[in-house]
Amino acid sequence: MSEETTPSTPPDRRARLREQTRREAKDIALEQLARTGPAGISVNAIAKAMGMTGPALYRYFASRDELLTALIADAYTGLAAALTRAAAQETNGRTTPEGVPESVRGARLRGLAHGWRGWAKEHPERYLLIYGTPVPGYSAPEETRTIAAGMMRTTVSACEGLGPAEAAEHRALRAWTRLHGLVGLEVAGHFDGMDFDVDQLFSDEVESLIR
Amino acid sequence: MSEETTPSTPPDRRARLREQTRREAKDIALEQLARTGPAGISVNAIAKAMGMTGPALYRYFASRDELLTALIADAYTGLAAALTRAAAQETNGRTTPEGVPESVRGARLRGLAHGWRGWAKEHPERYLLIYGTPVPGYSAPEETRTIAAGMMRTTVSACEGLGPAEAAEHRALRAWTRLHGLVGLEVAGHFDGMDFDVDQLFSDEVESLIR
DNA sequence: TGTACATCAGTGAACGCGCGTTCACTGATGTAC
DNA sequence: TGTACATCAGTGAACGCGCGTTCACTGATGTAC
Repeated sequence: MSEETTPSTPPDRRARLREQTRREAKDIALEQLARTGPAGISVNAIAKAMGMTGPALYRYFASRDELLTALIADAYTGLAAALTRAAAQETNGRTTPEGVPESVRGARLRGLAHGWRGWAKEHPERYLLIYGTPVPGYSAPEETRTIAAGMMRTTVSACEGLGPAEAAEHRALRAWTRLHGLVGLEVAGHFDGMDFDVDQLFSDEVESLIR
Repeated sequence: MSEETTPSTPPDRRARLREQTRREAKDIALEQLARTGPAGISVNAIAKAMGMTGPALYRYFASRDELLTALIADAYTGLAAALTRAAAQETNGRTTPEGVPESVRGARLRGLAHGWRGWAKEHPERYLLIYGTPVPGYSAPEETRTIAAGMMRTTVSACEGLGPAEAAEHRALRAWTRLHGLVGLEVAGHFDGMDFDVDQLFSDEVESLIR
């Protein structure tokens, strides 16, 4: 997890190495995903990129499917973590267009929104793994459903106390669809070659959610 | 195109049959796409489903890539056509929530919006072919860029005269992202198992674009 | 500290499979006189 | 209308390839006494 806290009871050693190797494999899988698309994720190719032979990877993943599932689950936890973090620390020191200092109205939602977009742009393949074309046959392992629900709760709570008389749930749904609308198109490259200010459009959308 | 207008000069005959076969192949490819994902689109499998052998398809498509490109181009033209049609005939006889008769304010944009969602739900694979995870290596044939630009123009013109003092272009961009946000999530199945009224949310979003 | 045994990581050969694509071919359909 | 020739649609065999996965194996690492 972090530094060498204790030399740690030896039994963990191997487990830790295992986890490291799994991580490496998944990272390479993500690169492959970015370069060749979901179809191009191949056990043999990943192994080769790690400098080992194909069958070796079967010590770490039961099958190609398990690998893919792990990738998806990771993407969900990653995004969820980014959201809670972002919502918690708000938009660190930024100010609203009107000059009003943060941590007043909608600060948490603003933070969440920028966290969302930031994470998506940092990990486009991961984002598309969640919100792109669904891989047929993968009906989202229970785990992801749970995480997705958690993200929804985070969003709802970031929406609380915003509107008068309007349910936070409704606002949260709107936030979800509007954020994804912009971010999804951006990440998939649909804005490429169009000349308009994406940042500006995004800010406007975010403010539209608070107003 | 339509009925037996004339027995038509024989030279076309073959060309027409060819076009029919191409169509059939593409339709089957779309089914395969829906069932097994973009990776599952296989020349051999398509041919088999049509009752012929693999190599026969090479009379109709130079390669698997050309087939895929044709599929994408078709999707774009399909959506573009649906949009212009929908924007033109507005939302046929519907009334706004406030009971104001259509073909007044925002009727064309409302029409376009419902056309958008309608087409997407009717052809989810096609929609995801355009707006889902980009197939790496396919940097959108020039044709699609042109069609995309056309769709944008349709949207802009449906936005004209709506806001005071706000550029129609800006409104159109917002329409694009908001519509895709909702429709993209819906088509990818992210609303499954959540209980809220999608139609309602969509209507709200559409009205938000006009107001 | 040293030895004996169990656990694990990684190899290399092998499997069956479906893929995209080529090629030489047979038959049917259309064209020219 | 009949014959001779060109065009095209579709077949079947064959290619090389990379895939996921299994299996029996070697060698290193850790554990127990």
